[in-house]
Amino acid sequence: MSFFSNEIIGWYSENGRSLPWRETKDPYRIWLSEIILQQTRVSQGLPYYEKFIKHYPDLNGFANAEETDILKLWQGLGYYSRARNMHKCARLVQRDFGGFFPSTYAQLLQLPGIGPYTAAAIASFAFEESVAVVDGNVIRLVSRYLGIQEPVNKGATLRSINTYVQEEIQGFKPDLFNQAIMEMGSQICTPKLTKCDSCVLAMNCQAKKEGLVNRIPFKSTRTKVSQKYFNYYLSQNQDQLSLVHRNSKGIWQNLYEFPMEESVNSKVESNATLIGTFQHQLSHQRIEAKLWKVNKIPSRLSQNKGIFEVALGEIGSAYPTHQLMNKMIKAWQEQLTK
DNA sequence: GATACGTGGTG
DNA sequence: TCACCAAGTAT
Repeated sequence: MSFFSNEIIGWYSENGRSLPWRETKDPYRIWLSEIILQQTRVSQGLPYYEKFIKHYPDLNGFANAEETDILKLWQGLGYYSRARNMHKCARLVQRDFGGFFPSTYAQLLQLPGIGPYTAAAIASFAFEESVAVVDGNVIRLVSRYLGIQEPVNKGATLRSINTYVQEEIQGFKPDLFNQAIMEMGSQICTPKLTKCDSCVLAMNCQAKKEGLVNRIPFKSTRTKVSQKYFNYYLSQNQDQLSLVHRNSKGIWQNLYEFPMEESVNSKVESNATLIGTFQHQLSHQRIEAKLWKVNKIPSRLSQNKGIFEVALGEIGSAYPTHQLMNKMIKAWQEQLTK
């Protein structure tokens, strides 16, 4: 009888939140929710989940859509490779599996955008395979419970956590166990303001015993953010705006934006009017963007051949754009109306 | 194994 | 203002 597993499942049965993807066994819906929730809070992802289900209630509709339509719905969520990989994945499942997701962890792991966590989530939630999920919640909760002081962003530490939960899940309903351990991590064993007072594991928690709850999980230093300078050029003829498709590797791949040129330092243009300067913070870059109003897009831009014209309304309805673009358009529109 | 990849919320 | 982080994956 495992204290750990019995306690978390007992707690979850009483305290688990009701969320739409917990009310279904449909692999498509579970897959959709799991991709959306990667590195994303429930409150941020929930509206997107509802939106996608409304537009694409099943895998076939999703697979038959164009990638740009998927990206348009995804707009604003970030980590856009998730949307691109989902589209690849949907078409692959449609083509190679007759529109039905494969049912095992090993097969799911082969699909685009599905890594160890998501494969375990779909296999356990949709198909009752006894494979434990290891996400940020699990890492935090288990490292505290066991008092692991080694960096959790190390392979060896991760493997020991995985070994522990894979043993604990044995003999329990895998979907229940996995939901329970993640819910405990997100609602009780939180990163800050940890709710140890209402934790059913507290009496056996090593971090609590040693007063290390606020020190664990320990992470070795992360990479620092780089500063970048983007210059965007806004050219308007009649109601038509110049736009380009980002084909390059790197951020915002396959999204649309105004013609742009990067500079080494903050730029000063002489033949353009500055509409505004915008700070955009990413996890790994800090971008200072300047939006310049010009009569004609400078011919020196490398992307020159890819420029096309489109009405503002069309951008809003059909062209996926990143949040910096949305920010710039909004500021420009507000200037025009005053 | 380290790094790139978004966005918005929190203390 | 700023560091940290939220149901990770690909390369």
